[in-house]
Amino acid sequence: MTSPTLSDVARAAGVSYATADRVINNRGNVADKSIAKVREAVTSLGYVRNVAAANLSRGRIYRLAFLIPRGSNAFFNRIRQHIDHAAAHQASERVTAEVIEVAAFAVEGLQDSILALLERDFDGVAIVGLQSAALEAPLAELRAKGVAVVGLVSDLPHAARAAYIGIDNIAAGRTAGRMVGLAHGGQGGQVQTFAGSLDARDHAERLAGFREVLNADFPQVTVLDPIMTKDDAQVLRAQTQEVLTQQGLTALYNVGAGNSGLIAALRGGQGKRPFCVVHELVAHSRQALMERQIDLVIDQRPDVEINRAFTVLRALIDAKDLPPMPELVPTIYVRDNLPADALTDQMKAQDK
Amino acid sequence: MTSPTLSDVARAAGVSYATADRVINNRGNVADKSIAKVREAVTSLGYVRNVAAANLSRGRIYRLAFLIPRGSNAFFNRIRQHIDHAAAHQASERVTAEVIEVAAFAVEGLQDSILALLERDFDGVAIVGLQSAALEAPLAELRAKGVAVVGLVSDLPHAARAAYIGIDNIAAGRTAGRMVGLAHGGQGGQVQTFAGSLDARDHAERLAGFREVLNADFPQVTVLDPIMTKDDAQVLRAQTQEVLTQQGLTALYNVGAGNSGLIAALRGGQGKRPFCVVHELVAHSRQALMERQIDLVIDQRPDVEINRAFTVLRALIDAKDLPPMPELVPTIYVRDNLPADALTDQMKAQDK
DNA sequence: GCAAAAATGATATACGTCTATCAAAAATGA
DNA sequence: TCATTTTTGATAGACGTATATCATTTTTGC
Repeated sequence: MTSPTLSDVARAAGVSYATADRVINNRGNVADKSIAKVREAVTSLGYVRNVAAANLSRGRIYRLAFLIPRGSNAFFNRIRQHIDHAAAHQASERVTAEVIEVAAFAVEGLQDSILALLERDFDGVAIVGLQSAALEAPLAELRAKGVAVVGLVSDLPHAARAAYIGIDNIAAGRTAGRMVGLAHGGQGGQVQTFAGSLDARDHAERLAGFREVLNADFPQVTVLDPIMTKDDAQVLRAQTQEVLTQQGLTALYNVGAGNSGLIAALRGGQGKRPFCVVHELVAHSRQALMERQIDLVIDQRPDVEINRAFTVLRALIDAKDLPPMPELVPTIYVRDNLPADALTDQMKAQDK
Repeated sequence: MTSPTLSDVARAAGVSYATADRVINNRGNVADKSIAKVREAVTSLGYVRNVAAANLSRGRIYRLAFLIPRGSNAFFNRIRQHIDHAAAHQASERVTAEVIEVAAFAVEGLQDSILALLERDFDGVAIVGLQSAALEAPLAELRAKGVAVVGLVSDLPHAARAAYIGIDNIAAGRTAGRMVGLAHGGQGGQVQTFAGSLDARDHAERLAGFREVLNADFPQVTVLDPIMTKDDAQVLRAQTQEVLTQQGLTALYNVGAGNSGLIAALRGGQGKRPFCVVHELVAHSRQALMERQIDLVIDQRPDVEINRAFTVLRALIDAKDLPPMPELVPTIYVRDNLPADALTDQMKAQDK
């Protein structure tokens, strides 16, 4: 009934514990014949290393760092909350996670923060990245030190990280496009788009995906060039108000942040409003969905992303393969399939 | 740098290891004063029990069972795959999961299977349930033995289980309704619905949610009474073919299974087809989405559900609180936000 | 102030793996 | 065959917790 130990394996293979251990942890200096015998015993007994014992013995701890843009952006606040929450629950497995705030979207700031990591003893790092060659050298140094590096939400240069944990932003834009197209029910229309900046790769990708689908599958719907907002709620509010006076506008799509401004403008509007799609489910977008100021939220499920980041980093550090995890996919929320937790998160945040 | 042990706590609290242990594992017979001292030391040192060491010492193993309907239903095949996959990856944490197949949707069969569980030594059981009072007695016996019981995908009588792991089917129906409504773009229309049987609670709930939203928010869209299909692909195929000849039909919604028949009928059709929504992303619904025979799939993410089932059962067995987990929410798939894994699962299944 | 009860301390063993050490045996090469 | 190298065996301590035992100290009630 009880599972076999390495001693059982050694006995079954007819070798000493020491030899079995040499095989299991491939320490070398073992005859091929012995290796074969041990391997055989492992499979026939169904031996699986007890990681609890192994970690205990090794004294393994996982010191993780998360590099997250500074600022009061609702989305990254949510990310930070999830990191703390996940870390608290993994403390009993000797996992610590430190959130390090970096200047938002600035290559030099990020570069400095990465260099600063070299002075610290981290085992793994998740970075909200930028596509800049300037990051390659410091990241290479980090990895040379044996630190596991993954990109989070926004990718790093490919060669510089072991994995990217985030959604495919082209797919996210395509999804938004599909929904806007469908909502036209075969009729024509005009969509006003908004973006923070097209230098932001994710914004550009979303917009490209959005256009792709509408041009190909809903040619009767015109996509207007994006209004640039710098993700500033004030700008969005003003621009939305202006745009709402236009004739023939059937939909709005904001690929970036600053939605509270967009929502405020919509709340003030009268008559039939255009079909509205935004990104990221946070307190205000959730509320706007409930109150019918907007129709759809495309969310990247930061909670799932954070869980995944922890799991991937630990797997990288242990050099083992990945356990089953939910796929990361742009998630479509309407007012009818909202998760319960965002509400409670919100209430918790208010309590503090 | 290294985390404090219980010995450290004892020293800091000025008590012996034995007393600290008595407090931590509340074994009783400890003076309030000592309890306070230990608690204080715990918080001031930030002591967290090392579960690796604890589990090792306890020799804890988790013997889990999953009661899943027998048959070659694509959805439950997918569930079974995910269970095996998850179990394989948790073997190193002394978790074993056995899938026990039961007669599909038969109360007596399920009852017998639950009684059979009593003879076995399981620590936790996840059951694809039915709402029947006849299950209450055997489940009460199971729980009296100290077995953790959760409902999976389809709930058990409330008092008989510790948790339900599955989506809210009313929300799922509402979500489908919202999407169908949106797709009409303000125009009128008629939706033909299909259901396996209204005795199946999930089917009835989905249909009710669907109606709710369309009646309230899209009154210009008429919901036709459901055609009963027994979840049989043959029936669905025939009925769909017939229905497609009707004038004025703008949408189809199947709350149940048997979608391969529906898809086959649509594939044969010509001209503009109605807007089509089905449940559960499996090989054929995925393909139909790609090939544009259908527009939307509402999925309950069985992979997430299975992960959650494992986590919840382990937490129940350990009597500790739940770690962070993604919420279960009806997920909307269009052809643009499909996850990658369904494809690879499919290919893997073909390899075998 | 005394007996009984309650609380505490000291300590030992076990869980399964990792790591290291030293001696002994077997294989290899000339 | 002998010296050298390679492989094997035996064993012991450490990781942090759980659990148990027994002796000792402190508290309680009267």
